[in-house]
Amino acid sequence: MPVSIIARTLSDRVFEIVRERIVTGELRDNMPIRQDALASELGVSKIPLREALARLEQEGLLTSQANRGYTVQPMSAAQADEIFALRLSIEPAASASAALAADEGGRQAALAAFHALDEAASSNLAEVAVRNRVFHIALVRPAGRRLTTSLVERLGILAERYTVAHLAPAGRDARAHVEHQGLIDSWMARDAEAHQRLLHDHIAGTLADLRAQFAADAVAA
Amino acid sequence: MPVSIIARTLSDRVFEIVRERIVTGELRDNMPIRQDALASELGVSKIPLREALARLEQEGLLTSQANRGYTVQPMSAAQADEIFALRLSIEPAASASAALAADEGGRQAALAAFHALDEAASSNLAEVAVRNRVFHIALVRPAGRRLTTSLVERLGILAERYTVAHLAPAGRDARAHVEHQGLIDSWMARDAEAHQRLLHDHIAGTLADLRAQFAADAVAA
DNA sequence: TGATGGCCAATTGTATACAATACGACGGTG
DNA sequence: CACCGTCGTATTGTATACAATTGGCCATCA
Repeated sequence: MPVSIIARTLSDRVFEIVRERIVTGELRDNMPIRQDALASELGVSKIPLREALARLEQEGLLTSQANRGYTVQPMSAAQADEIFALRLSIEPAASASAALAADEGGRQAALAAFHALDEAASSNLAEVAVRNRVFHIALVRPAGRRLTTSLVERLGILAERYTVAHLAPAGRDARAHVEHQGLIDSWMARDAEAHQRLLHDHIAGTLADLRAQFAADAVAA
Repeated sequence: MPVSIIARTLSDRVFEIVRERIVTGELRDNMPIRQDALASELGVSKIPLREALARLEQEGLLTSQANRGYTVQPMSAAQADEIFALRLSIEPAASASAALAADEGGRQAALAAFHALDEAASSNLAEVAVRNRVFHIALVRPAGRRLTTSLVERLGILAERYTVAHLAPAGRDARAHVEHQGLIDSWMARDAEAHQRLLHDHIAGTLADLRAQFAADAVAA
């Protein structure tokens, strides 16, 4: 939206591609990144790839050790707890504030994001996850707080791995739909207090589901 | 502390050097980064420099536009507000939690960081700023929440520019010393509630000072 | 047999060289 | 005289080529 004509660098595109591969689990935990192989697979050289990897490390999705390269940061119940605790600290208040501050464009964008999420085929989990993230961000962006918005986005990306991995078999579509409906309704009605409470409960509920799933996985393993 | 023998890459060192230059104001707002010039000045090639710049953009200290390079993200009262609002949302609770969870090593590290800050020559503002950041992080790290700790560190780095630029002429040493003393005392006493309140007030106070200074600057300009 | 030290392949990290893009000056044209 | 297109230089972005570090394998030796 800032620029109509998009001029993006190779590094940018590689960044998003690799990020999606991590988030969807295509690149699994602790898997080392073979730079030459990945670069040639993507049809680029190592330099833009390495710039993308450096950014992804800063985002918290990769870890690097000098001369030993990058590995995918492993998932853990502890990290999931942290991510969702941070989201609880930030997102409800930010989203509620945005509900009050949103102009017409922001409100339409939020509605559009909601409908896009609504129409996503529940079979395509990766697509649902992306649109879910976009929806949550659309609720925060109209506050005009750029840093807060980008932080919420970052946390959403980190969270996505966990929701994709652990909520996949649960079939929680129905409840999620109801909750999202409540979120958009209260937000559009500019009922900041109700929205903040609903969003808090929504995030906390997801975290509770994740914890249960983690516990089940631990038992199964 | 994780590794005794430090094997770091050029990109890592350049990252910190450039970060310090931004934080201390040596690289001013909106100043474009001439990659070739900076690289040769640092005695490295463009590749490690560019990896460092990519990371710094992810950290929020730089902005990039394709084929037009990197520029220093300008400071603004709005961004300062955001940074400190986020710190208020996260740091007091995290620090209080760490006070309860800290083991002996963590407690000694916090004390050491406090004394280091205490002994920093108040004339060397950059040194004070760094040690102040290290102190605040030392209060959070013992909670064992890695992501939260790194986020607090990031926000601290972003905040540092503003404190360096705007609190420099104020001579607030005495009050800061008293507040830090209170912070470390309550933290060491594991009085989580008091510590949380003190840290909240400390951050809020700094923000108030910054706002006043910003307003004064705006009038003067 | 078990440990130790040195070669070798594989992989990462960096420098040099090249292509692509953007900004500014100049001259032409209405 | 204002405007527009074109060229030239400066700067960024990328590919190729090279150096440095790691980890494994095997021979050697106590």
